[in-house]
Amino acid sequence: MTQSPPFRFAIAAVDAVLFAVGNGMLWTLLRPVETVTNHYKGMSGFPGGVMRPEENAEQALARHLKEKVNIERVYLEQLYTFTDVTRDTRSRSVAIAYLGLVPFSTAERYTHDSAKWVPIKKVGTLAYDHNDMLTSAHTRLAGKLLYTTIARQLLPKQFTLTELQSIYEVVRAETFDKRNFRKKILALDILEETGDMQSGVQNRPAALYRFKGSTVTEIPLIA
Amino acid sequence: MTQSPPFRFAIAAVDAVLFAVGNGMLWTLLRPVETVTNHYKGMSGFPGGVMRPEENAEQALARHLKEKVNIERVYLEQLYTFTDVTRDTRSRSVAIAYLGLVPFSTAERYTHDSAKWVPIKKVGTLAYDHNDMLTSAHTRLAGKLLYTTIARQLLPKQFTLTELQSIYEVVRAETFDKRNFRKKILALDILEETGDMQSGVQNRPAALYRFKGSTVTEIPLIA
DNA sequence: TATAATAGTGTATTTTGTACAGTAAGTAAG
DNA sequence: CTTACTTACTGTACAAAATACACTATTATA
Repeated sequence: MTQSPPFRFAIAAVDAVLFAVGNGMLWTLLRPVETVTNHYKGMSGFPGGVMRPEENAEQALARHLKEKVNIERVYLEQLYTFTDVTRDTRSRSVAIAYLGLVPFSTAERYTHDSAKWVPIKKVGTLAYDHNDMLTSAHTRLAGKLLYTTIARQLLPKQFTLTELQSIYEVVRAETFDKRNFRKKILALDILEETGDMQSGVQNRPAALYRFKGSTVTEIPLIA
Repeated sequence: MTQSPPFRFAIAAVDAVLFAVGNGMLWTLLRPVETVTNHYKGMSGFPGGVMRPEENAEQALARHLKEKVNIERVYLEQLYTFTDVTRDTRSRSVAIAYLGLVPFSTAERYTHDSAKWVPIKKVGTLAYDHNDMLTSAHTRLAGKLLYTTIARQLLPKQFTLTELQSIYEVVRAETFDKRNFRKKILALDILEETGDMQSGVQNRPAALYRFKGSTVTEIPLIA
């Protein structure tokens, strides 16, 4: 076997594409890349950093999100590992990208330093291969809405059916008939009414719902 | 920012879970792990190895598959990156796992040294976290059969509808009604008759089909 | 009390999925 | 040549799911 000689590299980098849905838009969290000797100096990218030997990827990412954008206990799932030789002009590196989801209501409080939530339509050229990560994350989310209950990760504990529908419409960039959407989602038997009503709104208040069961497990919508 | 010090590690390891379907079984390719100072000495695992600085993951994997199991130009898609701190008791390493698919008819010729195709039901405890990789790969394949034309990667250029159905039945461990399966698959308009018939069989020969279009793109079955 | 805004609801039609069994075409054996 | 064996091949009736579509209800505010 031809064994590659060991090089001086970090184990890997981890990055998170965080999404929130609100005001009819899909938002993602960007921050300026660290300004070491860096070809991408001045550009924005997704929060993340390198793994330490005593951490796995999730632990490393949790640490970086806490330190850099003050986010804790957010939903994260592994997305794709980017390995192109040219992905970082500074050094050879591999990036394990994660998809992260945050309820819009709490996205605000998760801002920090110069990190900013940006509507994805306004995202320009990002550092490294982060535009690829963004596309990959968006595609994954749009797909999983159709066959999992992942939408719950973008909502507060209680929400209206219109808010839920909006998640689907914004992420998938399509509209759904209100009656059919409700019929279908209620038939899945994954929601229950909380008994409470929406408040602080200047029209007929909507009924509030919650997802049945634990937030931890993702229930597939199809067997 | 807290920057981890650079350690002496390879960039990452790459491994391939290769599948073939034939004789009513799902097969995977195993080989003994390399017997350096290794806690997993004597055990089997999936083919793979470490990346070199001048390679991306796909290139590294292609090189290892060629060298170690004599496989070239096989369908590969990235599966998951395994990062547990304890995944390799010998050294800290990250493994980028790939799912690979091979037509059963050509699987034989892809054997090499002590690498062997094994029915997955007979796979015992593997080295590293390779049992997790196997489960992950199987789940991915079973899922993608339902919404992509990935089955073509497990078939020769020409095949019978019964062979195609068998891919679905073996991988998903369920049976399908022959008439309904044909009706559905033909309605998708992704297959065409070659005009040829099966030969060398002691019963009524079946018509041969091929997938329309290029083998490169994966056509989603649902919009 | 009128207006504006969003919530909430039902039915008819089309499409898709499912359940189900007998005939056709080839090889092999007597 | 006939029979037995094996797999290929086909259609219809019913159920379930998806779709298209518009009006009434409830709240806040002017």
